[in-house]
Amino acid sequence: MALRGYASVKSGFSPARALKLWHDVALTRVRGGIGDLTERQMLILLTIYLETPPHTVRGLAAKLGVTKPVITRALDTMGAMGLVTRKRDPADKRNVIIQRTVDGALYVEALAETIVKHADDGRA
Amino acid sequence: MALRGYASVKSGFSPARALKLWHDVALTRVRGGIGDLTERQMLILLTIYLETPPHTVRGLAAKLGVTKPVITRALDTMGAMGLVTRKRDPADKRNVIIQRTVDGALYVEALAETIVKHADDGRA
DNA sequence: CGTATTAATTGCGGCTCCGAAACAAAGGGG
DNA sequence: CCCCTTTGTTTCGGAGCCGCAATTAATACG
Repeated sequence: MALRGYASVKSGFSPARALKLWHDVALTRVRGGIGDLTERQMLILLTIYLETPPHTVRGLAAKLGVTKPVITRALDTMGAMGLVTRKRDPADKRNVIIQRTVDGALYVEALAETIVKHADDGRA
Repeated sequence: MALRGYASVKSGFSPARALKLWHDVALTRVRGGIGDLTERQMLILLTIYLETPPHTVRGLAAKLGVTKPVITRALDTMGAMGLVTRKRDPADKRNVIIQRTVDGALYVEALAETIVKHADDGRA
């Protein structure tokens, strides 16, 4: 089979191609000076934009396995960048609801495009 | 045909799946406490392990679009982690040759496995 | 009511990173 | 041999993130 067990299994994604994808996307982001977000912050942002609302500080902290201050400060930073917004829950004013923004959606969409584009590279 | 333009084109990689992949990998790394490397550092490490040697500080800085101190410091950090090694070029002692290590190879390999594993998730 | 519990934020000390510039070491040319 | 260029490192000042612990605000409950 000469395929070494990859490329024909499920995803057609060999380790070598996976690493090249990671490298290419990182290169695009670093060269573009878009690398402002920590891996944690990126994780938080993606969770907000991928999973179904509502999102709270407590919920995100538990789901991602980090402490609450990490979430709070990440929201500060990303809020200043315009990527997310905070709102107090009217029902229970202790809770903070994290909301998406247009700029945040654009940011996430741009990341997705970068990934897809490089995932196609070197493909037939 | 009902595939919405994706999934059958080149990579079978829709934007949604690309984002989920990024999210899942980041989650694995953050939860595992392996998120020690900056995006820049990760880029440097992958370049060292993917592109053909020899690698120099100057070469990496030019290729990745960052300043030389960034490379020097990243090598300090990753050197302390045992992921790379430095050696002076015997031919031209101004140059520093960056070399791979067993631990570095294992680290990169583990990342590749994580990516491939999550790329397969949700796949048929 | 008054106290305990829960949610989120903030203060503090420590660590790392960054960019620009200064610095040391090595090579090349006249 | 001296000077200029190249390579990499270090210094300096500034900024950000982290974890832990204390704090503020709101709710639940006896």
